[in-house]
Amino acid sequence: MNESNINFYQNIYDLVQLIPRGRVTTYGAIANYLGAKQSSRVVGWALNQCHTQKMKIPAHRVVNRLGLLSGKAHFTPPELMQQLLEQEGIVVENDKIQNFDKVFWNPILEL
DNA sequence: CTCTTGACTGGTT
DNA sequence: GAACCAGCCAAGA
Repeated sequence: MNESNINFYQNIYDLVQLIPRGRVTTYGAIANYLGAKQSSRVVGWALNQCHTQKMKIPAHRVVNRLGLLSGKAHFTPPELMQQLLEQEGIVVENDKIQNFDKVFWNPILEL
């Protein structure tokens, strides 16, 4: 763990919190924005550890590239992720986000 | 140190 | 569209 690693993790948490309400992004987009597009799995790992963070992380706004709620199983209860998304106006059907291209938020383009 | 696992992605079949 | 494979990297046993 060097400084860049810590910064990388911190950037992930900060960026996730910047996701606008009613929008979502992908692990790859986050990794790409942080200059590590090949490390999308690490983004997933960071979110897996996000519950250990003191800050609130809207991890439900992060899905995989297909718009699938791949991380729903890590929520308590698992249904929470979809509920939060629908609560923000995002249509989810069969664990998959509908109109994904419409709600997708690209940090590289938006920031 | 080695090996496995995983909230991933891109390409191929 | 689904299924499979290969590359990727950090953490834990």
